[in-house]
Amino acid sequence: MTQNFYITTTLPYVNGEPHLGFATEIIRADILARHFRTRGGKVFFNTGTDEHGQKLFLKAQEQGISVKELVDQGSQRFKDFADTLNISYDAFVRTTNKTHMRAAQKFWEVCDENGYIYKKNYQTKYCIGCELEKQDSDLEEGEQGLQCPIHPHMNIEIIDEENYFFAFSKFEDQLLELYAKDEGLVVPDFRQNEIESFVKGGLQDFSISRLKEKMSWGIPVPGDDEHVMYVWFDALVNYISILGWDIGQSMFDLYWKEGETFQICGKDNLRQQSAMWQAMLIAVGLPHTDKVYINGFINGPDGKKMSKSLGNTVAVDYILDIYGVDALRYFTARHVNNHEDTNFSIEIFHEAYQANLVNGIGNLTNRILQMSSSYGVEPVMRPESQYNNEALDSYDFNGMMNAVFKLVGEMDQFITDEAPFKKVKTDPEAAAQDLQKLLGQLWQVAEMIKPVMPDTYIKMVDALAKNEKPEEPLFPRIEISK
RNA sequence: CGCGGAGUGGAGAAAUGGUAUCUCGGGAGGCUCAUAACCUCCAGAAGUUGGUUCGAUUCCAACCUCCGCAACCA
Repeated sequence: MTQNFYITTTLPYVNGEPHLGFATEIIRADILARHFRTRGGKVFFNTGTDEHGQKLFLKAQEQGISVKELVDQGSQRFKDFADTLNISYDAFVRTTNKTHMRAAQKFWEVCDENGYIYKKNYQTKYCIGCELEKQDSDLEEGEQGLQCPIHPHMNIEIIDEENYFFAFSKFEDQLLELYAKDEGLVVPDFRQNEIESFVKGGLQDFSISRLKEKMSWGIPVPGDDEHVMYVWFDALVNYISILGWDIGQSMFDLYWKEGETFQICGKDNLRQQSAMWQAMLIAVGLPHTDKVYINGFINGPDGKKMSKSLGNTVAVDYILDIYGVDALRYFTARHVNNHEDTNFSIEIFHEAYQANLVNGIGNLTNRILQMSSSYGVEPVMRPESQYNNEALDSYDFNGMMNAVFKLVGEMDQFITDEAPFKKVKTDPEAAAQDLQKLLGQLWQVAEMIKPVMPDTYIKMVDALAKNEKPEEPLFPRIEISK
């Protein structure tokens, strides 16, 4: 397969700290990007930050800085995060970039020309206490109807305003057709079923603008000075704005039209990515995404949702600090369930690290290279075309890693069974042969883990080339204090 | 009857219409090349109740329990 491959994460909203969930998403995207590059295809890997909307506007006011300053900081934080995780992105889009804003406006115009945007009255609920608009889900049922949980004694005001709407409801049939295609759209299939039944249940048009006088931090609606775009509408366009869709850049044809397009997101984004965004693409006459991959959530050890009070953002820093990037990348590929939720605790992480990286790959590398160097075995060169991670072609991260550790286990067993460390005393020839075989297999391990653990790959290649065990263990043993 | 997901040894996962596999943890032994690592063996499991079947963990039905979502949290 030498097809062009376009891959993108969702854009995290800069109003927050990078957390484990997003780390999972971006690491997995990176693994696939590296995988397809290694396979010889052209890859375009997009990520970035979502930077408009009311929350940011209010937060900047609160902190007494300009919104621009706030989003610059936030965006940088996510970019640093991506760099720390060794993410090989080709583009980092910011939705406040001029090029993106221009594309979003063009997208709006085409949608409008095609008759999918209209204006209508919209009722919002507003809590005077918070001075914020509220969704029904933000409110709770009280004695006098809905009330704000923070200000239960204040009434909720109903505000009428005119907004622009996107005619989502017109795309029901076309979306269902898209899901019904042989190759499907959503991975895994149970998520596809979920979105399908959601769409079958009927779609409601959604609001895509906000009054500028109330909230100015957004992209101006073309031809209407009083409105700015609602963040979602603007943010989704990033997937093609980065390719220069609006100015007819060849990148767009190369990747979006002719390439295989792949989006990865958390399960909370199922609707936005696999229904709303797909409808928007149809509305402007563009090809839909080829695959939308849905991750589960990372939960706390008790299976409950992680919250800020549990400090999972601290956990990411802590993990990187103690265990290193490759360990986190490893965990993401192997121990975070492909599609279901995963319970996380530092103990679970530690166990995985110790058992498989320290005792597994790290120890195996040492024992093989120790023997091969001290017995004077000829180094084995990098084999031709050893790269074969079939499981990754079908986005099976868990399966791919299991294949690696199956091989590692077989190698450990081979050493015990054949005992080259004994043979070397009686039949050095045979011992050398055993080690040649093991070195070849170690190469294979290195090639397999390359997209997942790029730093470790380099260390292993280096050690294999020198035919000496690494000066520092690949994965140092870490004592955990409980 | 709002929608969806999940229930497998102490923990986490996998496969499968016919001896249920792997990792961690527990027990016993082996080895000495290696990071107190590695190998072998042992104990220990299918939420409940029905149905289909020669036979079900697997297919079907009902029920129970847990979890997520219900339109701006990956």
